[in-house]
Amino acid sequence: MARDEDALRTAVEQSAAVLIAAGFPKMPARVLMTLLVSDDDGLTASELAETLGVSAAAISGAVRYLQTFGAIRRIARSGSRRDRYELVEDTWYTASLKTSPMYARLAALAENASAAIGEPASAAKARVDEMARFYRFLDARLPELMAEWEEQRLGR
Amino acid sequence: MARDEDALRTAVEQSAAVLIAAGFPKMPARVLMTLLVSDDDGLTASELAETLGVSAAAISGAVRYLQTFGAIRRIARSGSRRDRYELVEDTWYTASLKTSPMYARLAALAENASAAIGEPASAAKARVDEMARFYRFLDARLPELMAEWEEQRLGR
DNA sequence: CCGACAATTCACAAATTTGTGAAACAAGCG
DNA sequence: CGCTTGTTTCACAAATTTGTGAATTGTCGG
Repeated sequence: MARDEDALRTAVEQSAAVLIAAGFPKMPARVLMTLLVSDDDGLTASELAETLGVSAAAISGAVRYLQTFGAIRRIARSGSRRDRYELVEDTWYTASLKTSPMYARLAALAENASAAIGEPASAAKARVDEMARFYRFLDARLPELMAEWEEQRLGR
Repeated sequence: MARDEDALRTAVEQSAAVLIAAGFPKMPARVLMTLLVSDDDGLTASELAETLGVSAAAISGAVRYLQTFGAIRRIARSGSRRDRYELVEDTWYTASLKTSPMYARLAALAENASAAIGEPASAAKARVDEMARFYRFLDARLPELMAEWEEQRLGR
């Protein structure tokens, strides 16, 4: 049973489109999905460029972006400048939920806002307080959820 | 204890900035945060325009966007064309996690990709399968998490 | 009905993002 | 060492997104 490259390209582009719609930058999304379905040992920058039909410069920018949050890793292959890039385990998808300084930050900002409102009985304060509680909740529960995933992943 | 409007504006803009960084469109984010800290009964389009220092057209676009996923609601006030907009309970922040056709979609695409790879022993297939499992996991667990939040929210 | 004003729409402009090509840089290999 | 080739950087161009002003639509109050 051979690889159906056409179907793969389609799946890659569609998956990338979903990520992009969710706010993920375009080229990094395409690179990520391409690496996901790539054969072992990752791909070189030029292979990525050719597969995606874009310039080497675009690849350079995308891999830099992806490396900054540890989604991919550069593998220096002995005796060649053709470094290969490969996905770092499951980091890329868990990172979006695991690494969430965002939630703590929103909670803190909401708490500031609550204090600035003063007026204890106001509906505004109630709303803001609830937002704060919600993000505190996420900040606490998401790491737990990811731990649960990790457990399920390993025990397979 | 009066409202500290300056501190509120700061918190509003900073919170909006966090949402924007997460891929949320700019003006909707600002409108959302402004409504969050607003006094009761919501705000009119022109109040929003004035507070944010933007045109009526920009507000029109932003509220349309926000209404499409039920984050805000338009309240027709009797005997006036000055409709007011207000937040719909906690919808806006839960929606991002609750309404997640995105996760099911990514899972399905990954499953397609897995089939297209064929080759049962390949690392590529293992990676793609794991991605599929991960998004299936989220698709199942996030609604549960949101239910837990709802419970906690009400029992307060 | 008509006058007034709120809200939406539309075409365009401003701003931002994104990718390119060329040049600079780096590292293996003769 | 210096040639060759892969990668990065940079200035610029293309494309997309975002907001504006003017015109349009709708509706409340007289």
